[in-house]
Amino acid sequence: MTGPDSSDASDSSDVNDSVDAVLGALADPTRRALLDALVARGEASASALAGDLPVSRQAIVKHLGLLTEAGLVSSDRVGREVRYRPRSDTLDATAHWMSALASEWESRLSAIKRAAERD
Amino acid sequence: MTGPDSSDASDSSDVNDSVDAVLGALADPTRRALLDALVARGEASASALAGDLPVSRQAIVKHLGLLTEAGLVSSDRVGREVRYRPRSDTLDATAHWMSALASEWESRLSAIKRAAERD
DNA sequence: TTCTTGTGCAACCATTCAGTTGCAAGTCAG
DNA sequence: CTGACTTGCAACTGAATGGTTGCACAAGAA
Repeated sequence: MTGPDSSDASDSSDVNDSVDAVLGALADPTRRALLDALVARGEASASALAGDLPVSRQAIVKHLGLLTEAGLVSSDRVGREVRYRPRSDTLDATAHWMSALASEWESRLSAIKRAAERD
Repeated sequence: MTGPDSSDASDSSDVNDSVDAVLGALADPTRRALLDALVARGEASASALAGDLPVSRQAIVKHLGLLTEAGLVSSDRVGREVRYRPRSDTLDATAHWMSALASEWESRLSAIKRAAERD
């Protein structure tokens, strides 16, 4: 368990680590397509997802491993197959982080611009 | 100009391309640190930024090229030096995109779960 | 002009990474 | 038990990438 006790944006050690993984995972187009397929199905095995994308099952498994480590999907095994399921909360948390970062940029930049104009 | 006319989540050709570049740019820790340094300065040249990070100036230039292509920084040349400046709007647009994606996931997943429970 | 500083270009190296194939092992149905 | 199907592990290849060094060129300062 990653334990994403989201509260405010004061801590940057745990969050930054998670953000790193999420951004890295989301940066790959194949991985985004895979997530798309998984969201469309709601729940699916690696073999089933391999039928949706033009890559081998092993590639899918690797991507799912990365996505799991990033907290974007969760898996649990049913019988002989492993069901993967997307996690929207991690994506939501990352979206919040990015939005907060954008706000911080804006405030800092406007402050700098204001200081420059006063000079 | 990329023309990021953000409205809803129905278009996926222009936006997805921009998002791909932004996520790819933000995925690298060095690049994020570079952006951090640039935001702290508000405006800086590649050589100045090279003093902030433990990498060579050439690496900085490469990163700035990527960030420029992603729309996260803009540059304009002053005399013999090139001033780089962060663009908060692109980051903000990407944050919005990600937030919308998270919402879409949630709604689709809850719909699927509801359908499964009714069955 | 001469010196210094900053940029631009290019070659090069090492690592990471996406993707493949092959094979062993577990699990359900007949 | 036997056969069909799915996961898991490992080795390998090719391309992308982060980073370096070296050198040539432009622009301000002495």
